[in-house]
Amino acid sequence: MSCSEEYTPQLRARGYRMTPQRHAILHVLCHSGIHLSPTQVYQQAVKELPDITETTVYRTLEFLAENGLAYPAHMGSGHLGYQIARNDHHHLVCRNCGKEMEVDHALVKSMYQKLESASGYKLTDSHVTFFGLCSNCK
Amino acid sequence: MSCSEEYTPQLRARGYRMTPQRHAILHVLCHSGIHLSPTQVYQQAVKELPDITETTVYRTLEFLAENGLAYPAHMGSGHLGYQIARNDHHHLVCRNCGKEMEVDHALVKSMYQKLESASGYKLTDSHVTFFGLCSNCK
DNA sequence: TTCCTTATTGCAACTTTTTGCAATAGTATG
DNA sequence: CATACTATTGCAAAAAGTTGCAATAAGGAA
Repeated sequence: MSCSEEYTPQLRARGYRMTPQRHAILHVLCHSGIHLSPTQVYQQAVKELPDITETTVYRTLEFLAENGLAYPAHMGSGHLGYQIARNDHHHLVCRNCGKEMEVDHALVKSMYQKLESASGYKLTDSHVTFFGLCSNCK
Repeated sequence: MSCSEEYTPQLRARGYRMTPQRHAILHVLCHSGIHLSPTQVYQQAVKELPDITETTVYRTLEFLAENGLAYPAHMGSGHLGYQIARNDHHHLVCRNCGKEMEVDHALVKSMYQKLESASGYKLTDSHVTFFGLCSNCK
């Protein structure tokens, strides 16, 4: 259940600490497959840990993203949502109805390689949001 | 020079209006190839049109994006920047130094087709930001 | 030109996100 | 167990972005 436990060693290994706040936030992310906005995370987390602040939620989400424990993803509005990091995948979201689906990284991999050789960049983020129209809306 | 003039008919054709505010904002975008944040746009635009407000800048940028006259793009922070819409291209930005380069849509096109047939979605946005490490930083 | 319709703007209040700094609390060491 | 080091948090204030609504003004019609 408490899937956040498994992250403790990952943090410790890098010199970071597992705190009640990080625990609560990881817990929230783990138990919600989908992307959550910082405000949504806060609203969930505050139930477990009444003293947590919005500031901490913002900072922790950014921290988790930097350390690869959470994926940040662009939501329609241009704001960021966060999701626990599991398998490499991307998102397709419908501009019309908002319907979201995951796409395996395998589909995108060859294009990444093409981009890398054309540009000289090394592509690090395998969690991109593409926008379009879903089968119902198009 | 006044490249914003050419957009008047595009707006009119859709029942929208060309106003001094839109004129100023388009002017700012035209004369800056790169992405600008709403605040940057405001700071430029206010020089030409001292009465313009931040509210209007935010709303206008969103309006221009919806109507295809400007491309919104995710900047490193996750915030949106805007750029005048010209050729279809994508962006590669370096997570380390922030260096940005444009990538022609042609490189991405076949992957778009693959995604479309795999998902049933029709991909509408041809202005995606990919993150990685540039040749110097990697 | 004048009038009319309604797209657009500005204002003000509000929500969301960020930042600096002092206080707190994990973790390691003696 | 006590101490020191510093990662992390909370607070308060600032900055950035959003929303509702009344006032304004662009463009078409008379």
